Amino acid sequence: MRMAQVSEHSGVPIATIKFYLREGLLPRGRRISTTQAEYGEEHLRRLRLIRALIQVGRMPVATAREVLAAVDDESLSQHQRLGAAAWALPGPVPPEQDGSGPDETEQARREVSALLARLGWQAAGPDSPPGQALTAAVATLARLGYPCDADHLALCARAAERTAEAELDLLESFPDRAAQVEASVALTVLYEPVLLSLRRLAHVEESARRFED
Amino acid sequence: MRMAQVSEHSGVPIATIKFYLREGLLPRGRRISTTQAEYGEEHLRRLRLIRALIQVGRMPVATAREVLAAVDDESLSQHQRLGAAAWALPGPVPPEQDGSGPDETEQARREVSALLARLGWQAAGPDSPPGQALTAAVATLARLGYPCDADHLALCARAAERTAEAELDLLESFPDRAAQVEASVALTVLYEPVLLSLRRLAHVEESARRFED
DNA sequence: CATGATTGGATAGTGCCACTTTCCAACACT
DNA sequence: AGTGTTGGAAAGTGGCACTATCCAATCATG
Repeated sequence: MRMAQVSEHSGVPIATIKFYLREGLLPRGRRISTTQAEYGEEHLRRLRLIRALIQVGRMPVATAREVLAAVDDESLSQHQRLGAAAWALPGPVPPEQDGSGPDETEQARREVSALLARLGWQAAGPDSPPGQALTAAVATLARLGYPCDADHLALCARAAERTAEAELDLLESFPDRAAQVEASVALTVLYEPVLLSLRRLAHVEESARRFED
Repeated sequence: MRMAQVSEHSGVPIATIKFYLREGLLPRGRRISTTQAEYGEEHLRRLRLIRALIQVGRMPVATAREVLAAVDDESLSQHQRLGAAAWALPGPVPPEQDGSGPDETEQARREVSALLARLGWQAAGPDSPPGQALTAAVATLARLGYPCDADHLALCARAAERTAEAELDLLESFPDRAAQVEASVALTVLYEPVLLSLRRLAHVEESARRFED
């Protein structure tokens, strides 16, 4: 398959494909001659994954490159590769430090620590990327004056636990480890808008029940 | 309070505050003289809300303006004002239409319709902004070859339902309707990183249980 | 009261970043 | 032979969230 065909099948402009090649997101095709290269199905899948990471996951190109590198790195453990997106995606959201006032971040870190202990989660501490992201989010809530109820958090965490099990089950249904890794990254990113939309819909529904005539 | 004080207390640069004033996100202060204006607590809170929407919620300035307009619009019903963020936030993610192949969007729309019917949700149809967002997300999943299990979706939806109840309870604990509306918008946006982080952590945890050692 | 600092506001500029455009030499097709 | 296409490199574009500069009016201080 030539680059033009890749573009046609994926809907991604040729110039953008060249850009991804240059940035190291998409591996080069097998060179046929000085001016031609051959691309296969795996390039198409990788291209769709790139688009998912960047457009749906709003991931910066540099971050996507790291995630894809982890996906391709066979020297990593399966666990590390599966977690690539989880570890790379929560770009350190600038904590918006307020010069004065109490340090909400420190308080939030303690709450997160307590929550993880209570849940019995040990694989990722409060200083892992997703743990830091959670801490930052809780701190932001506190800074705006909305305390984060620990019980409510635990409830949501349990729900997340159950959906994580279901998703891991789905992952294990894939034949080879490479496909599992790719699916893990894709599902991590692509399910987020699904879950957020469901939450919004649930809000609207519940609000209608309570406030609509 | 002068603008400099607002900047100091919020940590937002004066130039940025001026930008928000210009863009109509932050109401002008009460004019004291030709060159001075007085700002109050409500400006501080609004400023924090703006930052939350833009930086945490990654909302474009224009969208934030719409959300805040709905928040301030007392002619709307409480239900409509509470839903402002839910309706405005899912900016129409370009469906990344692939020229060829089956129309996954249409299929996704049917699935979403069926899901809403099964859940008994009637307040927001598949063509409401959050419904469209859900449809687009499901279609993207399908396009990448990851079918979206209806049972799994329903499970997540039930979980979302329960957390929505808890959050509405929290909202109703606020004294006046204006505070409720503001809290609704803030919580809608600020809880998202919390929930996504929890999901990531749950993934890491479950993956560690299955694949570590 | 003189004078320098500060204020709110208008205008134009900056930096980042995901692409896009342009150009080119080497092919492939007819 | 001639026309179109290919992959690649380099420079350009557009959008957007700020940010720097100016300005005239006003405030604060000696």
